[in-house]
Amino acid sequence: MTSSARPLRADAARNRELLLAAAEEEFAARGIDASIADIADRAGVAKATVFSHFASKEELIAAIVGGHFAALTAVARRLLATADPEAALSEFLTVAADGIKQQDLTFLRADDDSRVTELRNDLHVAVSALVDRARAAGAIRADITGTDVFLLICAPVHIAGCHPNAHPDLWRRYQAIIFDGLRPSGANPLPQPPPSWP
Amino acid sequence: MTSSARPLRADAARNRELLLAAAEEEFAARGIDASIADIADRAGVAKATVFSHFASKEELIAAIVGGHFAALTAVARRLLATADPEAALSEFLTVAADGIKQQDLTFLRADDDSRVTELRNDLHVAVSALVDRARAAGAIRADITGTDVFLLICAPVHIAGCHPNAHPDLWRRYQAIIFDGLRPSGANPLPQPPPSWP
DNA sequence: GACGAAGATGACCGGGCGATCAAGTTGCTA
DNA sequence: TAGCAACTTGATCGCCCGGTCATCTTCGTC
Repeated sequence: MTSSARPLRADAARNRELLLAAAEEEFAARGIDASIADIADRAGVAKATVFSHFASKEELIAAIVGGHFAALTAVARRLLATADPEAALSEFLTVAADGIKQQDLTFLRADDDSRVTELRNDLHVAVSALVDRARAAGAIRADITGTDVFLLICAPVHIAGCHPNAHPDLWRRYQAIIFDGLRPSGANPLPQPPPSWP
Repeated sequence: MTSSARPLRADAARNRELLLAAAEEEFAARGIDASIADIADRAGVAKATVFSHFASKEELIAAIVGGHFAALTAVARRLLATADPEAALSEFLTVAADGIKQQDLTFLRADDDSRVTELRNDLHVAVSALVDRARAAGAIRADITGTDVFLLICAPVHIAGCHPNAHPDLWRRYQAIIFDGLRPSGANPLPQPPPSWP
């Protein structure tokens, strides 16, 4: 991801990937409070190794979140080149939700100033383009902005997560409901103006 | 709330209310990880006093969450007696979101078996009644259940919370969008069946 | 106003956490 | 294959948290 100046040694590069994967799984399972010790155990390395790759826990989280942002941005840009604007937006929201299903990690911790903010802004731009195109095609109502959709990305997963015994695909139901709310047909005026960004 | 056998001493009752209020504020400000020490400080009592009123942190949280559930249930029941079914449902969602604006505390920690589960089920029943009436009146689409709306309660606040500099009333915008998605006009078939409860 | 019980308090404990560091090990290069 | 830098590691630190307890204070009652 980050093409740093010096190439990483072979074992170090392998451990770094192992750590990122383990951290992703552990954060998905235990939430943001997953301990560095557990992550190191899962990766099969010592705890101190984690801190030799990431200066702090926050930096580790930033690396994961940044990766998510970058991956989603790539998806959005690819979909921008497809034919059907409505299908493209719908597909993006589906891919995003499916990827985020693990944890809301993605959005909550993005407020600390860093490279992550830039990656988040990149995603915001890409999503806005997708939304502008869908709006121009009449697929979504006129008063919906890219920022609106950006904020709505993780809503379906969160909603389904409120259910104590949710089916793994329940979020698709709420995504469909929200998407219906975004469509022009039967749209009522909104009580609040669209949010600015950021 | 809990009409226990022995009446509380005057100072104890006052401290209990002080503690509940302080805990609510502290949890709202710092999230579920707010410390007992900070709560005690805010209430102006010693840390040990907290544990003389609530056996554990979980029990304190349960008391707060239970209070929210009970209050919302009362609101739902009252609205069930009003004239307009659509306005009643809309009003309920507004009141609920406005009250929850502080923290999602309400739903996340309700899975531990206790009296809270019962209060949550009471709320579920009351909301379902409100939804059934709105559906019968044609205000919402036929494939939406009480459980759906129950899960959707805290969505608007969560969505607005993803914005780094959100206007305090931004959640109203997303509530309106979601409510439009619940309306019969322009409804598309849902990809997933409604969830059972619980 | 005196007395007993209900309650409040500060000191304290055990544990888990993020983070550090000197010492040991391993991969790369010449 | 020798040597060095890059990397890993176990031990350890300081901190904060939830929770406990003996002791002291305060409320309610006669």
